[in-house]
Order: sequence, then structure tokens, then C-alpha cells
Amino acid sequence: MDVRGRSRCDSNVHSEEDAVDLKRGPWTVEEDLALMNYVANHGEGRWNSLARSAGLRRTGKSCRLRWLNYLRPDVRRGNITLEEQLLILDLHSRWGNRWSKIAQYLPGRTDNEIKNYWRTRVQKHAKQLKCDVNSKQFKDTMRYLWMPRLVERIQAAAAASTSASASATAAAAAYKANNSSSSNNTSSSCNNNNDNGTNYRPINGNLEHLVLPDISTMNNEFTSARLMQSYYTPENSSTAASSDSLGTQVSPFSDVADPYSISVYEIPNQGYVQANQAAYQESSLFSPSSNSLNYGSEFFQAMDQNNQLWLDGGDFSNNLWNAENVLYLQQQLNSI
DNA sequence: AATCACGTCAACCGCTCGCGG
DNA sequence: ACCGCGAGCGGTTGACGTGAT
Repeated sequence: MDVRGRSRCDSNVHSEEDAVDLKRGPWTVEEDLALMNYVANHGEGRWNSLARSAGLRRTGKSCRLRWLNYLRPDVRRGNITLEEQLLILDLHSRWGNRWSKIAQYLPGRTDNEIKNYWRTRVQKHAKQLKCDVNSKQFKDTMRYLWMPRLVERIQAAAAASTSASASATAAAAAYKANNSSSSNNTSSSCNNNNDNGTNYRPINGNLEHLVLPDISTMNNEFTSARLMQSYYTPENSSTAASSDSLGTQVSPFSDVADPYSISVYEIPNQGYVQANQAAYQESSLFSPSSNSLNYGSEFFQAMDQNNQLWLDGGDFSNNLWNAENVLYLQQQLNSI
């Protein structure tokens, strides 16, 4: 067997006997098969005894980790999608480094994977911006710039996906028929129960009021679709919008004292950076308190340099929208 | 072709918590 | 109340892949 990685003597092996028996490092195919077979026949749990009974020279911890993070049949592979990024950013803003809790809302993703994503992607950008990942500055950047931008990207992807497959799907045809008659119906349906029977009632984009659905009944794309709705509602984008000198539609912050209150900007055919910077700067007009977002042009320059890298983190090839989600997101787009 | 730097991620570690004896 | 054990969590490490030089 291939024993790589840490040496046996650098761990908390308590006896010479254990040192001889225990194996560390990457799992082999044989070990994986042994673990899978044993779990299939006997179920999970009792990992220490499981390891012995399955004939694995591994700790129970190692077996558990291998199963949960890799061998479990419902483990999801591939890049973190834009929808998942949005969810991770939002949930982390609420719960911090509660990776397992966050992972509960991203079916198929493990806490380890989310943790790795955060450390390799998010913290990297904080470092490039020369600010602490836990600083208010960085959190504001996420809330007011990156997350709205993620929403834009998701909407754009949904629109592209729908237009590409519209003629081939019944859902798209139904959408077209529905959309040609009335636009009000679509927006009014947004805040009602969804097709999964999940009660979802976002209130003016305030995520504190966002009731996260039962994850057992919905996939992560649908969860993020609901989250998107809370970031971009027809009410705050149309009735309260104002135009700045760039022609950018800017929504005033309805409640800047609430750290989770989000406004989103409509940016028709504008460069993302310029438009968002204008929106970002204008946001200070609505925040006379200590929450004012005056970070200056240097900060934006640093952010802009890294912005595309950040947004390109999503993999559209893995953006497997089903017809239902495409329809839902299209309704959102057309209700704006 | 060789080397280096960097990013990714599987795996490990220490710690805490809950539970049963 | 204490102890031992199993399970789970968050932090960290290091092997590996890849692109740049």
C-alpha cells in the first residue's frame, strides 16, 4: 500500500502497537471499497469498531471523514456554483465559521469543501484587498458589491440558459405564453409558496426575515433562487429606484442600521465596476450613521482588480438549472 | 526541460460535547 | 460527580497539480 503524507510518529499515536497497525495518508481504492461495502451492509456509526470490523487499518475518525467527505453517494462534485457562492456568503455573514451548519443548506456539499472554498477563495480576496476577512470593510464589500453582483451573474446565466433552450423545453414555452399576457402575475407569485410547498416570505430584502426552507425538500439551486429574490425584489428595484449621473438605477438602503438589509442595483448595459462603484458611493448618502461606507477610491481600485477573478470562480458548466428554476428566475427578471 | 510559486483539497489534529455506565 | 467513549466541529497541514519563468 502507498503510505504517503505524514509519518506515523508525528501524530498522537499512543502506543507502539497502534503505530504499527494504523495507516495514514491518502486512501487507496481497496480501502474505499472495503469501507463502502461495510457501510452498505452494516450502516454508518460506531466508526472505531467499524474500522476494526471492516479490516481497515484506519482510525474511526479517518473512516468517518472519508465516508462523509468522499464516499457518501450524495456527495456533490464539481466547482462551487454561483448560486452556492451566494448562499455561502450569505450564510457565513450570519453564522460565521459554522461550516457544518452552512453545509446543511448546500445539499451534497461537505463542511470541509465549504471551508476550503472560504479559505482559498474568499480569504484570498480579503488578503488582496489588504483587509481582514472579518472586518466590517470586507463584510460590507461582500454584502453591497459581491453578493448583488453574484445575483446579476446568476440572473444573466439563467437568462442565457433559458434563451438557449427555450424552443426545446415545455417550461420555456409555458413561460412565454404566460409572460405574453401579463407581467403582474409573475411578480405577485414571487412571494407565495413555491412548488415544493415551502413557505417563503422575504421581506424587503431583509435577510433577517428570510425563512430558510426545509433543506430536505429542496435543492440548493432553489434555495439560492429564493435568496436571490430577497436580494432583488420588484418593490425595491422599481418603486424606490433613482437614477444617478451614470444612468444607473440605484435603490436607497431601506434600513442601513440592519446589517443584513440589502439593496440591489439595476445596471442596464453598464460596466459592472463603474456602476457598482457609483452605487456603493451613493449608498453613503443613506447611511449617516457609523455604518457609512466611505472606503475611498483606492479601495475600489484594489477591489476592481480582483473583481473578475472573484466572479469567475463560478463554473457555468455545472450550473445545472432545471426547467422549474429557469422559469422561476425568468419570472424574476421579467418582473423587474 | 527544470525549477519555482501558488492554489486546491483531502486528510489529520486538537478540542468540545453528549451520553451511558 | 466523574470517567470513558463516540461523534462532530473548526483549524491546520502537506501532497499534488498547474502555470509561470
